[in-house]
Formats: sequence, structure tokens, C-alpha cells
Amino acid sequence: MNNCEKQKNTESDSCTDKTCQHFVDCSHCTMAPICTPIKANKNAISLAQNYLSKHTSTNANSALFVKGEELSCIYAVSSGLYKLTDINENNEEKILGFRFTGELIGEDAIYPKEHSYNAIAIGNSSVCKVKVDDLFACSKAVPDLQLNLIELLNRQCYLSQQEFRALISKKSAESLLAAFLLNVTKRKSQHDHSTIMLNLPISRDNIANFLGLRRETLSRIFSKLQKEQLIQVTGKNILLLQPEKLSLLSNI
Amino acid sequence: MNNCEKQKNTESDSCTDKTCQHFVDCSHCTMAPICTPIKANKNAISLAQNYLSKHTSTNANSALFVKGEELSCIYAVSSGLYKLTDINENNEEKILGFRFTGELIGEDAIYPKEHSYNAIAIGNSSVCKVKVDDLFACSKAVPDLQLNLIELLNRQCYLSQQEFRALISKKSAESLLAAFLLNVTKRKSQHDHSTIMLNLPISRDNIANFLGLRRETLSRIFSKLQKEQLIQVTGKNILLLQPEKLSLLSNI
DNA sequence: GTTTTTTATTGATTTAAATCATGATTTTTT
DNA sequence: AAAAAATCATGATTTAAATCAATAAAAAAC
Repeated sequence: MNNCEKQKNTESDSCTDKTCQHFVDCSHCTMAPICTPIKANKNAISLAQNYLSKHTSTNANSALFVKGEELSCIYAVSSGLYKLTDINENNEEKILGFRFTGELIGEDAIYPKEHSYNAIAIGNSSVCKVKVDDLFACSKAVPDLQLNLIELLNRQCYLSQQEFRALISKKSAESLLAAFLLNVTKRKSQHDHSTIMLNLPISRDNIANFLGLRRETLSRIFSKLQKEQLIQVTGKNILLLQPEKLSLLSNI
Repeated sequence: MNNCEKQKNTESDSCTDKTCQHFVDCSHCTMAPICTPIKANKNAISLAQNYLSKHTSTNANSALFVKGEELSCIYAVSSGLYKLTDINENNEEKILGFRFTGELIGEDAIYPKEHSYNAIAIGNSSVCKVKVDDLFACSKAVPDLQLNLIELLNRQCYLSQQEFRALISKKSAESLLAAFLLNVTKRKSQHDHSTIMLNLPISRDNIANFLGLRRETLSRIFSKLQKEQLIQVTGKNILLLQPEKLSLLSNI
């Protein structure tokens, strides 16, 4: 059986598996829809042995995979946070998005069969992974699995688009930041239901990079929103004092 | 059999079917991967009757579907061009993307089962459509169909992301336009292999809207690029005189 | 073919964000 | 615990794009 399952059964906060540093609860795992149909189908179990998710961790600032790498697995973040990046002509990093706990990574490489970005851990992080070849082979035998897979892939496609949309309707720096904070809050709340207290372990530089702003500009906007009592920043924690006002701002 | 097929067989430039105004060649259709496996499988034909693609047209400035509408079909553009839009608080249109011949529309609604944007025809346009419920039911019976479907959906997800990336990585108005022209050229060349002569029936207002620029700014950039001999504009036709230089511009 | 409406260009001015510059915090290393 | 490095904040100045304004050119309507 998969490592996720093992860890869940230990009911422990730490993990005996050397490849794993965090407690993982499969019952809330994003990839459950493609793991559970297998378990209900005895004929499929042997097929599935190869693909069922394995848990592995990535050290802070290390790559889970890099751009150009051939697709072998798709991943679901089980702890921590990853940034998706590309390097431009001038060797500068451009951040294309972030992936929080419960979100998929690499699933958008199924078509060109090659990763189109680098996936870098922000802080020590971990993922569950499934081998795509085995997954596809197995899904031929288990119709329910296929439909779940399609929906799972589509869900991430939808989330990625939402993340982009917050950016391209771009108007002022202020509305960009407001939209970003709301987008992240929404995504994180799917998992931990903390709607107004955001723990955001992303550096200002990284946020500015993603939003296409200069660090100085972002810093000024953070100060402005705080002065106007819309947010309260305490280190990496951001308290959204008036989410409705932020929402108005994000739409202007 | 489906209407696409019929039209192909007529070998005519016009179509007797009242719902159809254009010649359609199924052999190059984006949705062929989900139509052809069916035809090779006799048992599946009866199942497939309901979902196999139907050809329908949309008048200029009319909606193929609107935001919030429940997902019933996914579409492949067979002629013309659609814009994907949303309406903001101030009742202003925001263009989220364009879909050219051969590209899918609505496929990203599979997860929330509800369209997240309006699809509006730019000029008289047409699509092939497949019913998703029937398609999914049928794909349970035909494993090859499912895998093709996954790949097809993922391909569009990839293309959509490329379209967005052209927007978020760039800073100056000039690099935005350069990236847009190259992105569109690339996408259109997949279909008609005209790499440097772009027929772009999108108004300046619509391009500016999509790029997040003001019409005046876009107009100035068009003039600038033309003065610098990078492009030559003749009405709706844009000749990319120096694509390499545009590419350099787009990366700055 | 002419008028009306829409769409596109170009100039002058204002403004929001970038850039330049410096110091303050925070984090990491030793 | 001190030193070094990285990150963050804020002021002064410059700049690119927005805004305001006025035509010009194309489409659409008559």
C-alpha cells in the first residue's frame, strides 16, 4: 500500500519513513479520487501497486523537477508550498504561480509530456506522487478511475486559471495585491478553513515577482493597506481585517 | 454520422445544413481524437450517436454560452474566432483570452460544471460541439477514447496557460504586444501554417483590453513597431517583418 | 452616395509605478 | 552573541503609461 496510508495509520505527528517528514492524512488528499477507486477493485490492485502515491519531501529552495524534464509523475502538495518558475534571457527568475497544500503540480505537462516550469519548494515541503504511465495503464481497466482523473485534472486547470485571472485583470498595484491576498485566502481555506488569518511564508520579493511589481512598490502597498486598516501584518502572518473592502479594491 | 463528416464529403465551400455556414474538414479537427476511436469500435457507435460532434454557427458579437451557464457541451472552433470575457463590477468587459480555429472552448468548465466566462464570436464563427455527459458515458466503454480525451483536454489547458504567460511575464507595453503577436502567430500557424502574415480580425480595443493597456497606448506601440520596421500593418493584416526582434522584445 | 457611428491615431498633460538611494529589520551564519 | 547577509521600508526623482483632448479614418446605416 502507499506511504500516505501507512502514515495515516500511525496517527503520529512524525513519520518513520525516511522519505517523509510530515504527517499525511489521505482522507483529505487531493489525489484520493484516483487512489480510492483502485482499492475498491480487487483486480486492479496489482496493476495499481506501481502507481499508487509515494510520499517524498523537497528541501527548501530545492527543485521537485525542472523545466524541460520529461513528465514521469504528477504531484499533490501534502505539506509546505511550492513556487512554479521560469528563467528568462537575463537569468532572472519569473514566478508563474504558487501551489499550496492540496493542489496538484506538474499535471499540466501531460500534453507536451515535458514540464514547462521549475517547481521549487518554499521552505521544506512534501508531495504525494503518482507515476503517470502506470496511472494511465490502470485507468484503462477502471472506468471510475478515469472519470475521477479527468475531473481532478480539470479542477487544477480551473484553479490555475483563477490564479492567473487575479493577475491579468491587472489595474493598480493595490488591486493586484488585494486580488492576490483574496485568491490565496480562498485557496488555503479549502484546506484549513482559516478564512481571515493568512500564514503566508512567501517573501515580499517572491510576491512582487509574481505580481509583476517592484519590491519597493509592493512594500509601499503593504504599508498603505495596513495604514488604512484593511490588513494587519505580523511577520509572515497577514490578518485580513476587511476582506469585503479588499474585494472591492481587487475589482477596481 | 456527424455534420462535420457530411460537410467534408460534400467537398463544397458552402453547406446545405442550415445550422452551418462554413466548410469543415474533419481530418484536421481538434476533436478528431475523440471522434475517430468511436468509429473504429462498432459496439460504441450506438452509444456515440448522441455525443458525436454537431456543427453550429454563432453570429458576430453573439454568445456561444455565457458565464454561469451549466456545462452541457464542449466546443472546438471550426471557423472564425471567439473571445472569452467576463463583466466586472462597473459593467465593463474584460477579455480573458481568444480562441482560434482548432482550439477548444468550454473544456475548462468540466470541474465546476458551470462556465466561468462568456464565449462571444468575433465575426461570424462556428464550432463543432460534443455533449459532455454522453461523451463521458461513452468513454467508459472505450478506453482509447478516454486517454485521447485526457490528452485533448490537457493540450488546451497547456495552450491557455501559454496565452496567459505571454501576459504576466512582460512589463512594458511594447513587450506585451510583441509577445501577443508571437503567441497568436504560433497558435494560428498550427492550423494554417502562415507564419509571418497574421490576419487578425480583433479590434484594437479588444487587443488593448486583453493586454491590460489603454487603446491610445496600444495605438502608439503599433505605430512605433511599424516605424521601426518590425511589423507592417495593413488593415486587419499584420506582417511580422522581424519576428526575431519581436521575440527579443517580448523577453525584455 | 452621403450621413452617422464606430474605431483608430496623435498630441499635451498628469499620474502611478519604476528607479535610485539609504537605512532599518530580520534572518542566517559563524 | 556578534557579524554577515538577506529582506524590508521609505524618501526623492524619473519615466512609462494613463488620461484628457482633438482629429482622422473606417464601417455601418440610411
